[in-house]
Amino acid sequence: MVRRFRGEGLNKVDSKGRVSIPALFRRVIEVCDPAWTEGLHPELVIVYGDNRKKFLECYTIDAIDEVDEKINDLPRGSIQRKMLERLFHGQSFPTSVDDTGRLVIPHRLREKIGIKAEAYFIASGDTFQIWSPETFQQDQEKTNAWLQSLPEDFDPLIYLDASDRKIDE
Amino acid sequence: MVRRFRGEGLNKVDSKGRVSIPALFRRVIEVCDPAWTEGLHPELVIVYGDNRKKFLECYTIDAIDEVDEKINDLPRGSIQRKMLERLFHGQSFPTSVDDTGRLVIPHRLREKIGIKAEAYFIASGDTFQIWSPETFQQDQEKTNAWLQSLPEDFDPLIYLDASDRKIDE
DNA sequence: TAAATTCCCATAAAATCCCATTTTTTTCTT
DNA sequence: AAGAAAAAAATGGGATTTTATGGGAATTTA
Repeated sequence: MVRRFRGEGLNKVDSKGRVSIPALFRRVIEVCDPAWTEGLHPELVIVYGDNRKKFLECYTIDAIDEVDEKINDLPRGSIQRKMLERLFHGQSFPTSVDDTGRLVIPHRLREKIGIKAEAYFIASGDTFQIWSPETFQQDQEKTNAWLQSLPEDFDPLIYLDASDRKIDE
Repeated sequence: MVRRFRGEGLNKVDSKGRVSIPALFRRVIEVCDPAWTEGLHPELVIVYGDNRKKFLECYTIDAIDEVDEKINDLPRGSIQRKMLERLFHGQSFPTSVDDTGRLVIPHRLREKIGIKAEAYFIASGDTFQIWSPETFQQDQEKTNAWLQSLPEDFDPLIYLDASDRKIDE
């Protein structure tokens, strides 16, 4: 019974890099931190190392623990393991939600994804993403263009059924 | 419930070889030293003997104890045991974090991995590595090139699911 | 005794904490 | 259903603490 993120939001980033996390997201972050209890600051992990991605990916403790476990199952010394360790253990930033519901995004990470005065949040299953609003807008236009290219009556839900054809699980 | 390292950092190395350990790493070093308590200097072990590696690998006391135990389980006189003893008992350097959060990297070790004015730290599970920034950069470019060679939307996490198909466990 | 190492203190920058105000959302009342 | 009251969320600013870093004195080592 994994709580998942849902929704989106646009909040201001102040000069110290502080930004409010959408309240709905906070509830999920809290529930998915095994150590959290009323009054504590729920923790989360920001992963930023994949240079192809123009956003920060935020993992709950439960979600990142699951990733860590799987990395541990990979053979020591394999290139895959090395790469994933770099990405998830090295190029990541553990942090927590303060008592006003905010997060501090370090200067370096703001630079990386081009965040200035505002940050755009969007849910993505068991993680959520933080974008510069402008960058997201551009990305969204690509998605729109793609949707336009489909037949008038095409239903994207059709893709869901494709998952039935997976051989395992 | 072993605390693990997460994150990365770039700090200055002064003429005495002193360098600050990223604060987040210090918390882990402290917790993983059974003898440590507020006010003491937490200990750790730097392993440097593997000449194929261009970085120093830093173990917490808990982590090195675990390695030692495993070495102890190997048959006395075996070549494997001899090799591991050389590496982890001989070619390693026990040290501690001073009260300003710094570590002294001996001249010889700085030479070995090419550290001059700055040292780059990166987490790697239950150890962390210290690199010369330039050397790491070169290594990282290989990883980046590899990532770039993948399809636009390829998710490295796909490798994690590969572990589901392992025959054992 | 010269060089290296350790200890001690100082400071600027960055991160964190604390509190106050504004804005938005929800609830209550008529 | 409208408006008032209450609660929750978002935001702003100052004070405090932590970090990173530099330098000198004392101590040890070769």
